[in-house]
Amino acid sequence: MSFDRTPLMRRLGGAVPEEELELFDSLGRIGKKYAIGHDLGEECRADESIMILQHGWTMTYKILRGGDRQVIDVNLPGDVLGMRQILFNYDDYRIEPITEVFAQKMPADIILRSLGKSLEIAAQVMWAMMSDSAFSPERLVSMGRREAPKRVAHFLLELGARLDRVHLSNKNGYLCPLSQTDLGDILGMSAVHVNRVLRDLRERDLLTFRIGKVKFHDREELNRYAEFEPSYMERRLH
Amino acid sequence: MSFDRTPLMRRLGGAVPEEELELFDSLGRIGKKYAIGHDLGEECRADESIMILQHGWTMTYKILRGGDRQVIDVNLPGDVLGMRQILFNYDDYRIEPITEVFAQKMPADIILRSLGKSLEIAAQVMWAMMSDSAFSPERLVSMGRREAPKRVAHFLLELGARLDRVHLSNKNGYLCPLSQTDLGDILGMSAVHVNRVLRDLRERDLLTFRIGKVKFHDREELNRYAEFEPSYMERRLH
DNA sequence: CGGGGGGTTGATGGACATCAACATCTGTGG
DNA sequence: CCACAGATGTTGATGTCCATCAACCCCCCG
Repeated sequence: MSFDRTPLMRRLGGAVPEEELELFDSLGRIGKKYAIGHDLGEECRADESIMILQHGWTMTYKILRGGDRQVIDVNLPGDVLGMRQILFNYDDYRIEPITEVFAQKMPADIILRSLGKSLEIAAQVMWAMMSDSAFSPERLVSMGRREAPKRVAHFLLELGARLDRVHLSNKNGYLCPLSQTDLGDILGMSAVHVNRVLRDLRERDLLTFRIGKVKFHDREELNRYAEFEPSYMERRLH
Repeated sequence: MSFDRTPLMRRLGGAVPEEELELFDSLGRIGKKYAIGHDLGEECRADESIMILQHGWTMTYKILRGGDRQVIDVNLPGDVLGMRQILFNYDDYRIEPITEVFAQKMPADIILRSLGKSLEIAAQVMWAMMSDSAFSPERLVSMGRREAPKRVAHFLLELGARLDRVHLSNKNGYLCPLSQTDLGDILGMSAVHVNRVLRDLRERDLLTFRIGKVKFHDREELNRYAEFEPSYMERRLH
């Protein structure tokens, strides 16, 4: 895999015939910068297009009546954004950059048409879209049945695995722009408790979360502790 | 819409050209019965096929190390099952009938190929697959940021809306084979607390949940109380 | 008749939220 | 260059929502 490729290509790479990959990727080479505060979902909805994140992170979230925020999805380079906003009426969901972001936009019907181009591409695109974290049932398992420390550990491991697919992570950790407040709104807990849980995990020498940096001390032990089984993120079918 | 149609056709009906609908639906007319205890997901995984539920309900769930169960998804007539099992390595997820179930099975590549048949079908199939409840971000919102009574109310309203799409619900309620224990494992709470919450909702004259039957007393008030906004389940894009 | 699944209610405890005070660090404008 | 405000992080005290444990109910079915 050469490195002038976009993150999406790095994710799709491998099984797809070379020309088709090039074709598909070339559809939206032209990208644009977006600043913190801009709602990417609104833009997708407005002109029925999707976006492919090239650089930077975004979060998809909803604000409840009482002011609480729930993050649905953390979007990483290579992720496909906006498909939900186009297919459904999610008016009150925002997709907002955490850092400055670079993304390419393309009309939704190009994606939908490309599904017909080849069976392989169809499977790949479906896979890319479904594998975004909101679609990961493990989030539901965590929220429903894992206590806070395991929930945090599991999520950070999952993020690591997702970043790994686009070569933005290594075995010891990764750069992570999330605040403790963000973490709380992702995992359904208060920022204060996130803080205590992180201290706990640090003192038990499992992982360190600090100023945009996640560091794993004992990954094996961590996997066991959080019941993290990375295999569920891998592709089957060919 | 005529009534000799399958639930999936009732969901897809409307925008799709008639011949294409017939063609698509005829692909898997042959169905089969499945009893409680049978793992449909295992069967899908084994021969790389998906299933379309025609009659009865199933649940997709995972058992954790400590024995806790988390239900990922309640599957209703018209839902597409098994796509996740085929695309990913979800070994430890089971799809099990709640009642006796009738489902049609079809090879996954027929579905994937059908995506190319027409833009409309592609959009429809994507929509059908993504709109299964595990893909509904509102579940995450509930688990993360709604207290138990609203969580229960919201879920039961959502179920009603989903059943409505296949004409299995009316304004006052619907038949529902779930136990209180199931409800707890769906929403991440103990069966005991589910019981108390249901009593509370009943005494406040909002809804009644009893022996396989859900009855709404004041749907408007309930929508407001649970912050349920049914529009997010509707299709956009044509 | 006995056993098992589901439901109901009370008592107790724990995990986590909330409130509050304070420390750091950042960028911004005077 | 300093002052200041705002975002983020840290820690303690207090309270509450909900889990857990336990006893008992009904009903169905073998």
